[in-house]
Amino acid sequence: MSDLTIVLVNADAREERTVTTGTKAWELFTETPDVIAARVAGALKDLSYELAEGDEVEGVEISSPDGLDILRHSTAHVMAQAVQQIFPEAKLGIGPPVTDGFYYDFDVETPFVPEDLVKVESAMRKIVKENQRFERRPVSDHDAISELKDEPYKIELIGLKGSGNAEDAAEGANVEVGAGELTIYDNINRKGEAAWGDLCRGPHLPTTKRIPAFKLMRSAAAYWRGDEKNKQLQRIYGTAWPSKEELAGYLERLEEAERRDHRKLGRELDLFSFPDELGSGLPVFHPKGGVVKREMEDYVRRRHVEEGFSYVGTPHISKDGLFHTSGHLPYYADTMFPPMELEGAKYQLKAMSCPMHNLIFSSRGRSYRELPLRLFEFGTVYRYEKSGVVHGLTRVRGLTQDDSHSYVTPEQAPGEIKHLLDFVLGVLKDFGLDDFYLELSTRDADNAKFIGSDEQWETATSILEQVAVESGLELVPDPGGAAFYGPKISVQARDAIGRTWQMSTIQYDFNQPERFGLEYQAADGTRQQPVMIHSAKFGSIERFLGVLTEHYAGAFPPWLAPVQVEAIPIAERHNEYLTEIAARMTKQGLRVEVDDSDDRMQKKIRNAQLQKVPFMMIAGDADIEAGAVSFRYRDGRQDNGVPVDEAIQRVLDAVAGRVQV
RNA sequence: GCCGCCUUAGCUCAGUCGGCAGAGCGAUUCACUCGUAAUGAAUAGGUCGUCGGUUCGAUUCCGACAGGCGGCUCCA
Repeated sequence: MSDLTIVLVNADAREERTVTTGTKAWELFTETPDVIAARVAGALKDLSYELAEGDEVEGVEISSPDGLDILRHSTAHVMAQAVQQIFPEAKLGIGPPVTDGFYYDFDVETPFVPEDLVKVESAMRKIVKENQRFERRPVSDHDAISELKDEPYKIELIGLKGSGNAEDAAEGANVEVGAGELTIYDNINRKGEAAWGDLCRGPHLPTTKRIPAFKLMRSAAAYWRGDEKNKQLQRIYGTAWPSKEELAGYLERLEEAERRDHRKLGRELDLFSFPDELGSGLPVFHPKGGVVKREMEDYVRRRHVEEGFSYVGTPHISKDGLFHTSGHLPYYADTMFPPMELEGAKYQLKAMSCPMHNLIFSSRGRSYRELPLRLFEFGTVYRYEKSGVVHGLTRVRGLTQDDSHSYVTPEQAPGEIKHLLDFVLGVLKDFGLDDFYLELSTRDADNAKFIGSDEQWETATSILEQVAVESGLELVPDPGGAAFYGPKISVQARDAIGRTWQMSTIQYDFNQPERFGLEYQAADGTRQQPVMIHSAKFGSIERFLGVLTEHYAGAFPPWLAPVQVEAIPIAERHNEYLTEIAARMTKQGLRVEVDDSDDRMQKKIRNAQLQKVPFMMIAGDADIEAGAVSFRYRDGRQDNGVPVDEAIQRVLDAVAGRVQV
């Protein structure tokens, strides 16, 4: 038997090894049980891969990003095997790994019910326990088609691969067929028989027993190949982790997200509600939510003015011609509320404010000396969101945008975009969001919805890109994500538990100025077309409030808190003392309540705690004697015997500094 | 919009295998006045989402609609 020379690559070392011909990759990693696959010359391989002369081999640990994908994809296979055991008529769709888990789509007569998931999960545990081996087997397209004759979806994918479209076929399709030769993975049971097999590019875990922890999460319908014209398949989502502890940690994170759900907190903290009488997606803000909303509005209005914007106002409704001029109607007719016919004209609820701002621009002749001309308003817009997508405050049918538009000369555009980006980042930071990245949404040249010339798009995109790069923030491309009239930068913010939300956007628009015939007179007396830059700091105020609620888990910093100070007397005889202090605080603009109910003080503390009030201001005999109050904070911290003047100042400072306490 | 599930008191939820419903919290009233997360008692509160069907009888079974939840598609 001859020898081979291979190179074992580690994170920090390269080690040459001599092995005999026929050595499998797993033999290199017998000392490292966390290695579940190998990377050979950059390509992921099963541990059963037979080494070849000159191979550079690196172990892939189960906890690495690739390792997790392999774990989750292998678990998806086990799930599909279990499903077909229980529902032999189920046809296989696609089963890729996704963030934190995996799914597999099935075509079944009757949708899965929760009890089915319990059955599938227990069948999976049996398969895992049985330690079935994942065995790779290359097949020709022809053989695969005949072997998979009962799997119409797999055959469709093979056909797409033949036409070179496999990668685009659907999200996750590449895990099935990949680009090169087809392979089938057989699950070999204890008796050495193939218990199940699936078309798959691999690689996989060596055996099912290497799945340390998994759980099925939910089932739902999903369109085949992500296209709503296609049939819906039944999708089962699951999660899989390298250890039971990590699975528990994941489930704990889900629970934490549930505790922060703004819909739940909105009810508990009496911030807002969605009365059925109004219709889906139409929120009302209660007094406490109204405080937060108004603080946000006051803040961002003041900031806009400081940044050179003029506050304007426009109606909620307009004749439809305006939206034809802007170009919105042809694209968004089905998401605008249908028109009302009055006096021979069709009126539409507005779904965006920009066309109306254009009318303000063109209301009189404009000079280059006026540019940049910056208009801003809180524009309440109405969008007929499809019933299945309405979601709390984050997806509503009536929303208020802090809509602003900068009209600039083409030369001013880069500077204005930079100005706007600095502005929005400053706004987000003031709201306690300080972990960002940017996304650059560009057009898809093949999609006819994008209007304007190639050259215009190129100019606009490169200006945005340049500013984004100069910001030094991480920049993620989002091809095809642009608005129909121009590319955009969006700021993605990570919240307190690491979730990302699309917040502010900046869009470069060369189309609307042209469609509206906007012009200004340049220094040389010629008439020129301005560039319009759309920017939204909050985007939607409603949505931003929802995101903030989740970010802070309802425990708003004092400047936003509906009630900043809850005064709690130890006994009834202390009411008057606190009422006087509260009056002084109110006079200085603070939001203070005195809990003069006949609850016991312990109960009052509990109530204030549940309402997440930042300052509990407590006073009893000892405090009164010292001319002081005692603070209790939301985390249980106490600060006793604070002199009254200092106490008031302390709250004022926290509010003014927009700090969290 | 599509698929599935759900809708009982202000909130969270029991319950009725078809015979006009219950708890805790909350609210109101009374008593208690207490030093850092729930004092006690009493009272009020529901045409069981809406409309239709089956039935002697429907909150319960069936259907439609509305609203919600989880996904998919969509998101200017």
